[in-house]
Amino acid sequence: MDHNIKFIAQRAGVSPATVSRVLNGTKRVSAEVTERVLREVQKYNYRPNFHARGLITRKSNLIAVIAPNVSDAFHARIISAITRRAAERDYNVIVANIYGDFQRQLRSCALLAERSIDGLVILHENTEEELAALVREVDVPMVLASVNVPGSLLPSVGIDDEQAACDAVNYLLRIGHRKIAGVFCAGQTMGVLRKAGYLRALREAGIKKADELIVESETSMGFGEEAIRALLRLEARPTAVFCAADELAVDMINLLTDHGYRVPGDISVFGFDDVNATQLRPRLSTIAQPIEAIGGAACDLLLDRIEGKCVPLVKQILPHRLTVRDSCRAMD
Amino acid sequence: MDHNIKFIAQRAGVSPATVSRVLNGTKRVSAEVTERVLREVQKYNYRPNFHARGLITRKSNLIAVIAPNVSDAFHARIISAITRRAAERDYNVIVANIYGDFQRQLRSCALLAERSIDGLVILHENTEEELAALVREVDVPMVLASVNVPGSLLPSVGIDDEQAACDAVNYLLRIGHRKIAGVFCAGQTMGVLRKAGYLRALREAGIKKADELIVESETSMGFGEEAIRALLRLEARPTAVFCAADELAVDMINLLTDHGYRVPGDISVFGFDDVNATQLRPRLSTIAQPIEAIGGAACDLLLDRIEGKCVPLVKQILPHRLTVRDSCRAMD
DNA sequence: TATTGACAGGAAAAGCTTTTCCTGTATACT
DNA sequence: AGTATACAGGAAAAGCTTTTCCTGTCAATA
Repeated sequence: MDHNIKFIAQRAGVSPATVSRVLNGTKRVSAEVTERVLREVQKYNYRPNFHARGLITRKSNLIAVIAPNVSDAFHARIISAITRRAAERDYNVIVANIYGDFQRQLRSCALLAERSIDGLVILHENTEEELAALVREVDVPMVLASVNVPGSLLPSVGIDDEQAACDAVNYLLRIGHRKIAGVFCAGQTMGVLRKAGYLRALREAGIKKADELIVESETSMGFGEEAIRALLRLEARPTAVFCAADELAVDMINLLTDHGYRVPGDISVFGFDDVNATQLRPRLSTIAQPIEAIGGAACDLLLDRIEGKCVPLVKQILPHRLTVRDSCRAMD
Repeated sequence: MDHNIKFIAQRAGVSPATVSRVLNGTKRVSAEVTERVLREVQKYNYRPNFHARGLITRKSNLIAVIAPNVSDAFHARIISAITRRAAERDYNVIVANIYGDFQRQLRSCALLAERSIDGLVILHENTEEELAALVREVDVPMVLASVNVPGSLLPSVGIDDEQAACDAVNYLLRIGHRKIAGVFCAGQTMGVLRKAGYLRALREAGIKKADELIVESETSMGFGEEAIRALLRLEARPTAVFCAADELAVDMINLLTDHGYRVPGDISVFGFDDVNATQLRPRLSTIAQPIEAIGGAACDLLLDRIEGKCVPLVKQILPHRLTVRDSCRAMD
């Protein structure tokens, strides 16, 4: 059942080298011999042994992607895009879930390194030192996707988070809002950037920063309900809330409706990412990230580097899109 | 930078065989020698070459999971669970997205076969013939997770879909509903089973089948809006709708609210799967699948088979849970 | 004391492919 | 006609680990 190249070579009356050349197209082989070899290959459904090949070519055509959590919508879609692109270029993708645990990440990477992957896509925001440890552990080409690590020299693909947040808030300003609260994920560069964009938009509109309108959630999902209550207790209640992630926006809308507020009737809510948006009522206005494009571009960038193509572009910024739906109303 | 076992052996003053034995614990080695070897291993951050090892052991510690779509919530969570369990047992997971395209699936599997994976978890519902083709293409242990292929002899893990659907409809009956519509995914065994459960519950309650209350959606996501309109135009309008998937339930609720109906005020909606449920308002009553348990069990089953442990249990049925939230109201 | 057994460790083969170097033939050119 | 060249194909090495078989030593038992 399990034949090797020598067997096929014998059956076709040629040397193993010739079989290899036919299968890899690495050198001209006469049409007649080629046909003879291919016939035997098909007949026995022969496929070269992965390990023997890898041993000599030092390639596995396997890349890995490290994600904080494979099952959240955003990352699941990026991974899906990476997988698709990779398959088109004859690569397979190993996923590693790390649940935000750096120790687990290192262990995962050791594991991955042992599997001798050709490259790594990182979807998980690491500190510069963590990234350095990673590079030390597994010495392969790496690409960051939708992750900002300021000091890092690794190539990356993503959007301009600050500008996008700024665009979102500018939109809210344009339709007449003045008291705009902001909800952000604390402890992540991405959150910091989006907050910076929010602040810049307000500053450029001549509105001075109001700390009581800013909420920082501890984790990326969910935030303190008390923070929201405090927001609503303010005498100068905000008329709109910019949420730095759709998950935050969904929680926000639910909390607001649970408290008897109407969205967008009483309060407008703006999201970020464009996941979940269509299932929700009201349909969420949000910053649409080109998720599939990010995944595809990250994959291409990585594979180009693996295959030694020169890759001039280091930080790739893809365009976001301000997507207006039903969750924000114009002030009159 | 890239050392091999011979180098480490020289540094430690032993033979390659001894280094191998120390690292694999495959034979007793004296404490002194062990320490000497480990010191060199750490010093040079040595890790055995994956391919050389695989070439001789005929193992890769790589399993693959084939999913219709990695990015839908249900499969993303199963994959997450599989990945986690696999990592605990020192395996990595390759994901293959096939988007319901059997040709793509075969190609993917050829790709995977070339990578010499140790096993396969199938999340995608195949026909018996497709499964047979798969087995022919890639000859490794396989497990079905949350997929029903009636004729297949492959081990599987999942819930009792028919019973679960029956439980759901019984619940609706218990709280007083009599006109209960059903929305199902056509063309899948899972949909057929859930429909059978729906019909059984009605039959056992002495309610005769009403074809006009049954809607079959073409794809697993989304369904014809006209079908719903037809449902609502009925003079004997249903008071509850059992949807055979949460996605269907979400669409249903949105359509109903868009048409001015209240859920659950005017019409109750019941879901299946328990994904999406908490973000939604009203919070969706649904059949909760033990998704993480299914993924974990499928992984364990597969790895046990790979490692040659005897696996007596062939079809593993895990308990589902009827989860009552806010989307169904009792009839008075 | 002699023999057996246990045990630590070494030598070498096996596992399978790719690739380099080489050979021999046929063609083209001088 | 003779030489140079191109080209198809073969032989063999390289790539690195695991594992089997073997050796030599030490301890234990008769």
